[in-house]
Amino acid sequence: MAERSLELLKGTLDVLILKTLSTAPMHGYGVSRWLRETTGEDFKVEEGALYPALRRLEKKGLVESEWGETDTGREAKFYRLTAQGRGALETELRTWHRYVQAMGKVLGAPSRG
Amino acid sequence: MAERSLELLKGTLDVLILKTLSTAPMHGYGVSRWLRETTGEDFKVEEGALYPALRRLEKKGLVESEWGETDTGREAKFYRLTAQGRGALETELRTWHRYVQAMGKVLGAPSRG
DNA sequence: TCTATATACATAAGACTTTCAGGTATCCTC
DNA sequence: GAGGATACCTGAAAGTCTTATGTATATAGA
Repeated sequence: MAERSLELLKGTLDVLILKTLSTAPMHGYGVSRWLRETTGEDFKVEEGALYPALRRLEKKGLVESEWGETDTGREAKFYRLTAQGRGALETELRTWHRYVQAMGKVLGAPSRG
Repeated sequence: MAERSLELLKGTLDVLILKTLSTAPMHGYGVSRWLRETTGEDFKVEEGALYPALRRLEKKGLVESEWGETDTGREAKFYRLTAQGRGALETELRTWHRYVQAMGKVLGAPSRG
């Protein structure tokens, strides 16, 4: 049976979006779908988190957007990474790995009893 | 040169505290010090996050506290894991690992260009 | 034709956790 | 006596998330 999807840890959505857009330019709904499919339903990004996050990233200059048409002929806003966004992705990737390592030091410590 | 310490991802402090207390009962300041030392300064837990978190966990029945005296004869509130807290730790540990795996699926995807 | 689901965007209210800043007090060292 | 470490606590502000709601079109099935 399927396990419940995971609640996002506040602060990880940005790197998820940046990475997603580094695989290809995409519209918001597409980002959401790609994340859901790539993680086997573990990450179901809520729209109330996704769209504000995309605006946030655009305001910071990490992504840029343009209205266009999807394969199926629907209106959608397409996002792509900027050069600055690629840099930010690298930085955030390193930070995430460092975070995982730090967590590992703690969670790997021997428990008593 | 030392890198800046990491900002906590909202939602990870509880498991850090539970794990810390699973190594030994400890007072709040001790938890903070243990985390800082164990992670080589990567996690410097702010007191404004730590003490409310300990109260939160106590309210949930995951830890229990008792005033006592430190080795150096100072007053301090000692916390220890309850049975329920050990269970919660196991659950949160699994959730964390699942989260890391999901992140890995995303961040490991090939970037284009 | 009607209905449900998927696509595609957006915002608002509320909950929650964190950072930052401030406060109290004791003890030890210089 | 000044500074730093120890030990607790709180409040304001910032920020991100979940949930709920709203708009609109397209498609598939009954």
